[in-house]
Amino acid sequence: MSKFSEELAQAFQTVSLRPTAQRYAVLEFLARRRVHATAAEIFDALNRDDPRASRATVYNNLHSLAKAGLVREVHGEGKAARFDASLHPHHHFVCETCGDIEDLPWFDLPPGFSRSAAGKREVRAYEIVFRGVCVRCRGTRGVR
Amino acid sequence: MSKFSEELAQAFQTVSLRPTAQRYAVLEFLARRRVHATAAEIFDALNRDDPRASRATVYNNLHSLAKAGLVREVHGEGKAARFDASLHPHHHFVCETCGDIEDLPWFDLPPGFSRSAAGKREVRAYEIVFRGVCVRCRGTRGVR
DNA sequence: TCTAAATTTAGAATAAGTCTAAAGCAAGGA
DNA sequence: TCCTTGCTTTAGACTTATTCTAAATTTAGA
Ligand SMILES: [Mn+2]
Ligand SMILES: [Mn+2]
Ligand SMILES: [Zn+2]
Ligand SMILES: [Zn+2]
Repeated sequence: MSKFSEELAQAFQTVSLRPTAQRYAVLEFLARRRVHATAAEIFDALNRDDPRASRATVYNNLHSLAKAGLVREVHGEGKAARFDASLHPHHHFVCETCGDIEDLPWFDLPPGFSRSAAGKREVRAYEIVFRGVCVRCRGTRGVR
Repeated sequence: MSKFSEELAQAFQTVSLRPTAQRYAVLEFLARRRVHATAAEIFDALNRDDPRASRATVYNNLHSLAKAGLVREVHGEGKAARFDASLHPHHHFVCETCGDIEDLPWFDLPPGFSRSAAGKREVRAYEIVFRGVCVRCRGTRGVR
């Protein structure tokens, strides 16, 4: 068993989610390819060769994984939600030109910022979303 | 003409959008009630008494206003997009319990943070999204 | 091995948002 | 004022994304 699959199995263990074949496939897809895929993209990828998970199951697992904190739901430009393996914290960059979502390294808000900003609310997490033009789109001079 | 409606008219002026009755109604609704409403909620509110704007027009104007920067599209818990008048910059807090979105006062990232985080990307805007439990839901002890 | 709870599934159903084509308006030039 | 042209609005059909349903299967644990 590879180190990678051990890591996934371990992840299921610690959040006490049954490691079914379908659930494993969904998480594996997102963890291997560090993309921000839509449910439809995941469904297609998993079933390209032979049927591995139904559409409902892909959604079910994205939600159970998200609730467990192993997957994160991100909203970019389009209306379909996007998902990424959330094994390590990070911020996001959304390209307003091509719609791509990219990971940015995590950094903490200066201590005190989040507490004072949120008042009496209980902050469990935060994320900074940057918007602009990605490197690829900046290169495409003049094209809009 | 009230100071408020002058302000809206002014806003249309500066972004050179025609101040049609329907477009005005959409922006007025969001600017008066500082909510984060879905397109459906806005449509219902505008047409409660008599027909004021069609569904397509509500969407059309939300998009034209968003492109002009007068309105912002926010994604909370549900799948429907939410909109707010964006006349002043602010951050957001999303309650994971009731789904409500609340405004937080704006504060800048420490200078250098955003530039170094984003690498060669061109950052046009950023927003911090906090998640947790709102004051109202914290009060509801024990209830989940 | 047995049982109860969790999971999967195909397909129907719903919800959110977009598109179309025709009609209505508004700004600016002649 | 009268055009012309480009926005804008509209109803309703349509597409896309996501959820629901109810029956079959699988899983963990006793
Ligand atoms: Mn990510
Ligand atoms: Mn807001
Ligand atoms: Zn791009
Ligand atoms: Zn709440």
